[in-house]
Amino acid sequence: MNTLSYGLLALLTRGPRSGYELMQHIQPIWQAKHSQIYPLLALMEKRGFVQYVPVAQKDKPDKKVYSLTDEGIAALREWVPEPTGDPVKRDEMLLKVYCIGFIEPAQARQLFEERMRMYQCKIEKYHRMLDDLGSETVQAVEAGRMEHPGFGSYILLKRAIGQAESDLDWCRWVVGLLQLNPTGSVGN
Amino acid sequence: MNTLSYGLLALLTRGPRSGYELMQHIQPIWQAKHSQIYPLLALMEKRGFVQYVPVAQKDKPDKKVYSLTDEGIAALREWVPEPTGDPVKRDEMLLKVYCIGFIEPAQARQLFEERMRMYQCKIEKYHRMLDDLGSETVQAVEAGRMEHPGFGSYILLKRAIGQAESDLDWCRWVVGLLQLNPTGSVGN
DNA sequence: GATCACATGTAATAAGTTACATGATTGC
DNA sequence: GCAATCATGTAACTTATTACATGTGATC
Repeated sequence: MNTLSYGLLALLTRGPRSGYELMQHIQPIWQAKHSQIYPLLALMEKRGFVQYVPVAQKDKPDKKVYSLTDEGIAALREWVPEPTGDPVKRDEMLLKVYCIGFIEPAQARQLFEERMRMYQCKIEKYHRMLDDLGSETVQAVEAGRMEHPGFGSYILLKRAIGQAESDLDWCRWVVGLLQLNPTGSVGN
Repeated sequence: MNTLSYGLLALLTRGPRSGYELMQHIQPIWQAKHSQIYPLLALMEKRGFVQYVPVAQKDKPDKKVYSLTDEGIAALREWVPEPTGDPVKRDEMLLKVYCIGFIEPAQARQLFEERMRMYQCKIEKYHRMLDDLGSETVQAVEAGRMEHPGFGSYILLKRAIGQAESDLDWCRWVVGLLQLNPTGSVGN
């Protein structure tokens, strides 16, 4: 049982999900490919933390819909108070920014403008997801009712938006700095 | 040559560094242990991207001080315009937040308060690092002189502070929400 | 006497990515 | 016809962590 396994259990607290759905929904929080998720689900099923029902679909391939068992819920509750690992962040762009003095100014601008587009897309996506949660959830969150399904999703989306906007502001600030010295348009 | 290898080359643009120093300085940008870094340095040395001089020290163990070769600089310049990988973020805490409805309110508060302490420490550390860069660097950055050594470090520190403050604000907001409904003090 | 910081390295394991594999349906 | 979405799985590989290994000097 590694962190990703507990993460899958956490996702299943919202209700039964197929492996494919779990793979999609965990992406914003924890990047993982289906090749990592399917074996973990099989293992957790064997250990009794989750169970599944095969669901036949016309027009789509069959799927396995997983749900939490009592043992799974117990495992989840045991995991939460355990010491929480430090966040791991690896962003290739930041390594490039570190040696920005070695970069052509035009390339530097491109690097930041690309990122700005990425963050704008993300922010829009997160706002759409917020809207999908509905006003009932918003009211529950504003009342501090953390037991409400959707409380976790809502505050996580708020965080993601805050982070993306902070980063976007930073990109704009740097692009502004770079334009003070338009070396790129003069050549080097 | 993987991303971490290029990251090490990027760090070496600031001047010669030992493997140990590289390991320490790369941490805020890209988490890696010494066991990963030393073999990569050895490999890059064999391939001619870096070179080292053994430096004997009294009172401390001997060290190998690495520096960039012309080939290393060339490799670095080739890497920069290549497509940049998406950032990878994995934070166990966010998985716990997702299933916050299954958590005891007291545990939830603890989770956030622990994080707030972590961010406060980080912010203080980053501010100290900013101060260490000196006013000369600040002036160069404000003038948009990206070729200045320290430009990259300065803007990366600014970003790190922005991200940490955004997260800290988020934690405070959530703790405020949790206090609206003090279920934890009544028991469950 | 124990732990920490410095300093480098290897070995074993765990975690994560890419590629291989299959197969239906829908849209371009 | 070709790519994309849905859906599951395995194999091969890369990347990252933990543990093993060694040794000094400083601090508690």
